Amino acid sequence: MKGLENRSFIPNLSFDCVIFGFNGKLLKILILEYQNTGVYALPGGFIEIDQSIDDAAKQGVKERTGLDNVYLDQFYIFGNVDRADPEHMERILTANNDNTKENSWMLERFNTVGYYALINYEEVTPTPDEYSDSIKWYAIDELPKLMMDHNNIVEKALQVLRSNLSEKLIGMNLLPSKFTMKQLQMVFEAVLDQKLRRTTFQRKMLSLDILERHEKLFQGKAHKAPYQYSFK
Amino acid sequence: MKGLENRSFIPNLSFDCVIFGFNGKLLKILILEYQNTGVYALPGGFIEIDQSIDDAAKQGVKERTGLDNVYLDQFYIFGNVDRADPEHMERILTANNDNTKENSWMLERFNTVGYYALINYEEVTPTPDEYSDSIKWYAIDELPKLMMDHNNIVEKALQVLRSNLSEKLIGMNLLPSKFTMKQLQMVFEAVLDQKLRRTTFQRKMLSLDILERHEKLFQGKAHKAPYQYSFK
DNA sequence: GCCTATTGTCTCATTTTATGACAATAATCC
DNA sequence: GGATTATTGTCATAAAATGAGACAATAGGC
Repeated sequence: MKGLENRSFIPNLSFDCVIFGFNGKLLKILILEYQNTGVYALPGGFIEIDQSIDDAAKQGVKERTGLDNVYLDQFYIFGNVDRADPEHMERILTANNDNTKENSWMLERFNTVGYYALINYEEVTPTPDEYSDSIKWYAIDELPKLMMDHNNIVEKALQVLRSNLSEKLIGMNLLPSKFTMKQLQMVFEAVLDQKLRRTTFQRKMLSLDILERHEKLFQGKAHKAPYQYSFK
Repeated sequence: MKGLENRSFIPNLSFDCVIFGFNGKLLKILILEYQNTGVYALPGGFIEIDQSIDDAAKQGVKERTGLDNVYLDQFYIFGNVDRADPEHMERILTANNDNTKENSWMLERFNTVGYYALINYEEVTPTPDEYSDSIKWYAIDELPKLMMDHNNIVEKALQVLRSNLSEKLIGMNLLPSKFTMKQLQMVFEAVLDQKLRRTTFQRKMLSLDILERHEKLFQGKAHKAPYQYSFK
């Protein structure tokens, strides 16, 4: 929402991003808190009149994470009439001394396009925008209450991610470019929320012929060092 | 687009429906032709300011097919800037003596929410709306050139339908409530565009425990009569 | 050099899917 | 009414995928 005053946006339409990261153990998402309000929300924004929705979302992710070329997938548009929440929005605007006539369009009914992003947790420095107090990682099962229907958006994003994980083989976007088989398995386990069998998982992944094997990773541990892989 | 003049719509947002039907052999979709223009398009429309997008789409399908309670699934929002096509729209409006100042918002950039519907071909009487000359079934591989990016929307709808067909078991929505195993197989073959093995298909469908078996269907043919099934 | 935890790879059992075989049957033809 | 024909429901066997465990090969600790 940077520089709102100088730009012209498509009315009644926004986007919201569920940005997934994996810290080695847990699946997390980025949640921001609006200044002086205690309101938690997904990072999102508006679409400029001459900007594609995808570009707007890309830009939003970049502003919040500093990352370019992120795996980003549009998964649903939330278009119920009752998802508008002018009270919350008014609190946010008032807290920023922006509750002006020119900004009153933000209090109208909004449809929002849901995106999910998969990023490499290690490469990210979450950056609050001018409206936000903080932007932080939250484990997927320890989310605060979010504004409007954002909890619902997260739920749907997670469903889509789960069903796409094996089909589209996108799990590696949550990892550094080189990773071990164990790391990959832990990503699958975190996303699907179930334990997988090591040998079966390994055989399956190798049989798909999508991984390239690299040198071993010596972790300084008292056991055999695992190979590293990258996505072909 | 009935009664445009008396309603207030969300700007820059529309919906378009890919309405699938199955005539016993081929997968078809409903395409309309605007009056006096030679322009072919998907049935679509706009969203009223106090109407959910789903409801708008439902209403659109009902106006075109007369059917209520249709299987309808939102699958994507097309949000590129270059998908606007003011020339085509102007031709349509001019042909209807509607190219007025009040309607000039229709010439702006539009994002469109894509829906696909699955309906029972036999129950439908396609009805043109006030802007359309005709609305007709076209086999999926014999579509005319459609306006804007509508061919692209159809392509994407077909992809989503294919990937959802087995997963969500929605194929029966293209059939009457009672159908034979052979009919069901032909739906799958038409959608997936590939031959399936009879015995494997039958065993799979029965093992899913989603079908209820009814009385046999005597077609007056010189062979064993097949059972009829319905979706549980 | 022995111990420990983890990894890569086999083996064998189990389940699922592919492919073909075959008897049952509804109408037609003599 | 009995032989004929096309299709259906179901079974039998082969092939492929997956589950579950065994085991030898390490990398570093002691």
